[in-house]
Amino acid sequence: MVPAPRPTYTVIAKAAGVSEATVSRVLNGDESVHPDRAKRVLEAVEKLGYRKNRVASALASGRSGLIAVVIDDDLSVFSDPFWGTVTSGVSRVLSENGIHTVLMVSPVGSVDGGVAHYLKSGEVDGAIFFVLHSDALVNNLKKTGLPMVITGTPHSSLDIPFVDTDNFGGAYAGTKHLINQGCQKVAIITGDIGTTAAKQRLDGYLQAFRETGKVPAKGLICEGDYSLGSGMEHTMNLLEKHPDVDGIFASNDLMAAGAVTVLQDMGKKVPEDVKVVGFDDALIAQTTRPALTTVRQDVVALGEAAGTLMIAQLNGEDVQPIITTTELIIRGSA
Amino acid sequence: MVPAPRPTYTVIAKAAGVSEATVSRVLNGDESVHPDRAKRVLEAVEKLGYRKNRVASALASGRSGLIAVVIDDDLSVFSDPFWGTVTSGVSRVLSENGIHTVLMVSPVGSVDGGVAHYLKSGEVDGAIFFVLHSDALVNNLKKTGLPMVITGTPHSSLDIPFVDTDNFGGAYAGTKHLINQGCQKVAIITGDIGTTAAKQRLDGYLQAFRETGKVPAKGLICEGDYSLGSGMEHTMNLLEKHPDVDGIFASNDLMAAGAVTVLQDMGKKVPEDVKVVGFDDALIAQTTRPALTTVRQDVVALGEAAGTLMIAQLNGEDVQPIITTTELIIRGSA
DNA sequence: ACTACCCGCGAAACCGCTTTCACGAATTCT
DNA sequence: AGAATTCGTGAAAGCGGTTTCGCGGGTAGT
Repeated sequence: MVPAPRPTYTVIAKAAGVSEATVSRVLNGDESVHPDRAKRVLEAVEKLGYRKNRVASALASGRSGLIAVVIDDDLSVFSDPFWGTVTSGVSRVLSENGIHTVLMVSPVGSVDGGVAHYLKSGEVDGAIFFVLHSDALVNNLKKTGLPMVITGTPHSSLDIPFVDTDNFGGAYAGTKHLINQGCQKVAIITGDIGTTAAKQRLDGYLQAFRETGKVPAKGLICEGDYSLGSGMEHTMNLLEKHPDVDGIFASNDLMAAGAVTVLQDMGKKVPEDVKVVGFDDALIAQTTRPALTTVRQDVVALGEAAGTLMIAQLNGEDVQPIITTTELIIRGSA
Repeated sequence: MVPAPRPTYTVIAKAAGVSEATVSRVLNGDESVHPDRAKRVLEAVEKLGYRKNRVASALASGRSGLIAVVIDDDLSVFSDPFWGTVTSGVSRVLSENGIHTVLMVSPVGSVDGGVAHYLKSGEVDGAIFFVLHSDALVNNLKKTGLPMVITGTPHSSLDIPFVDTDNFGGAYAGTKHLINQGCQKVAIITGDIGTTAAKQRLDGYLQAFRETGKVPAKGLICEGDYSLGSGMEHTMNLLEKHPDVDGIFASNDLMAAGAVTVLQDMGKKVPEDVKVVGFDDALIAQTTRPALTTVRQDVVALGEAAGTLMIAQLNGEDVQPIITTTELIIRGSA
């Protein structure tokens, strides 16, 4: 069956007794049309069930109503619920503004790969990047004037709007909590230190530490990589070289979970002997025993912030980076 | 800075000394153009770095090169890595075929909500549905002739192509494994029984049970809902009413993880006292202690299958549902 | 050799909406 | 009151491809 033929401006214009130009003006919110005629148009639209053809509209106006969400293709993406969650936040905000989200899961490395071409081709009105491994493409694209938003703090200080979790503040709060609970010797297991988030979390930890007047012993800073395994390994090492460690701040819940299991395997009680704080408030934080005390980041909010920033740019507004707040969730591990 | 003006057919045609119509033919693979002229066109395209304007192309041809991925907006989506993974599989396959994925995260219930309108508006060439709670919309859309693919077995037997995991076979294998390991009393915690997947998994469990010649006691079938909490609750109940349960098949890993923690809290050893098998092979299966024995479903493959089915339909081929296989992953819990 | 086809190709219409331009009417200024 | 603006509106020219239609030349049929 052929789809029902949709009415066009021609039909609406005729029905409302105005010109097509006027129909266009009304439908695009041009204030200058006389209210009476505008009303007639709106009625005709309503009656005929008219819906604007976005493709034609895009061709004529040069605005596609599409925003690309670019995810650097990487195996980690496939198992991490993080980006899916962020994307749904983005998608919700954009669609509330009549804009659709086109998804590109693809290696982003090259400055003139497929993604780059697509973005330069003007088929999308803007791009939101996730999981950036390098700033090269973004930097290159900046010249084209394409509105962009980056999730996560960029490596270099491009003046491109970004959204990020308050990594510093969260880590600070988490570490502070350990100290307040009476921990004397607090270690940190960092994330992949190549990421800005991991660095910021380390800084937060250091800051909390500094405020105690002490200097963190070198051996207490363990460079992990966000994986379960690295959480386990570093805890093992820690226990060996600093048996008196009584607090561990892990840069994500996965490593915190690893720390907890190792601690328990080695006969330490959590939280009695060693307290552990994680980061993310991922699902796993609730399934470990004891459940993890952790720094919650609001991932949906992050996505929504990215969407909001994009909309603002499309409206020609000036935008500032958005840092979303974190919240310390106290459970059993600290 | 203004984006570099892109060449159009006019320019290419002039450069190649042919008409615009011929350029179009060459670029759309029309065989009827003389090789020499085609070559001239291709050279001009290459030399000028021409890239077709997809929007204009879409308007003229009625084909947008866009496929919608529709996700019923539901809180569960936000914490479940499942859909994100499927989507990336879809996206990869489609983009290999020059088609982009537009994401719609939105309540799908109504037959004439925003999503329905969008899909009917002809702005996408097809739609792939996830997490369908009802067949109403799809059924309605069928009339429009829009190519569709459903992930997950539909409730009613629409003749719309779908892809699904072999839920029955997977559950059968998981349950069988428990029995083979010597379990005498195997319970199941089902998923939300409103979903076809949960029903199929239950059937697989029943089948394995039946083959032992026994009939599962009523109390051994617990109706869960895929959530961590329901896994915990049902395990608690089970332990109370059937303290001799020695095997639990959970319809997903989250509930299996819940079961394991409760069992351990109640002083049962896993797998010595009670064996547990999950479903999915999600990340969490590796982080529980002991790690979960589980039925792995290849989620990426599922997405790719959905993409493949869509492409086939766009090419006018006949398509059959695709059922992807599962694999029993044996770890510590059973 | 003459008519009937077939084939490759260009001219031009068209897809449905946006936007510029200019015109007549209404308003304001001198 | 006449000139200068301002304002709402329609006609028409695109936006950049796709596709139909028909022409002219070459091949085939009789």
